[in-house]
Amino acid sequence: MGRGKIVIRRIDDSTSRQVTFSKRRTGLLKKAKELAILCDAEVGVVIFSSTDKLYDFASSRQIWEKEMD
Amino acid sequence: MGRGKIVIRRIDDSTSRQVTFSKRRTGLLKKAKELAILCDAEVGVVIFSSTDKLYDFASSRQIWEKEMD
DNA sequence: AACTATTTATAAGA
DNA sequence: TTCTTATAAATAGTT
Repeated sequence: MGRGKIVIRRIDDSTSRQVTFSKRRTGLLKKAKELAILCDAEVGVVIFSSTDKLYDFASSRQIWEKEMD
Repeated sequence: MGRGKIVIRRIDDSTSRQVTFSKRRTGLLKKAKELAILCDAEVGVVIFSSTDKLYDFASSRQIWEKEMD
């Protein structure tokens, strides 16, 4: 979805990879939230950047907490 | 992204909700995989339908296994 | 960080 | 319910 079609393989250029990561990470988390709301589903997403920075989304903590007693 | 614009709120009609769930679930998992490949990131997604059926994606089991010893 | 041309996802419809 | 298609949305390349 852009000026040109791309092949899904690791982006070699570090700067481009970081820019794409930022854009697509935002998009993925947005879509996760939309799926949860629209379809009344439980959705969890965890993303670690290549530098191990964490980004996540959970539609409900209940997913995890229900395993505890 | 379709014939009409929609508002992000729970879809009341059960049949429509199921159809949308199927389409968007597929889309979300595809984008999770693409993000992992393009940006060399670790990505995990878990989705429970409203009937508790599980769908998931993980770019690497290492995410979880590295917590074990 | 903004902008758009273009691709991609998908809401409706068949 | 699988396939089609018009349109919304995401985003690749650019500035």
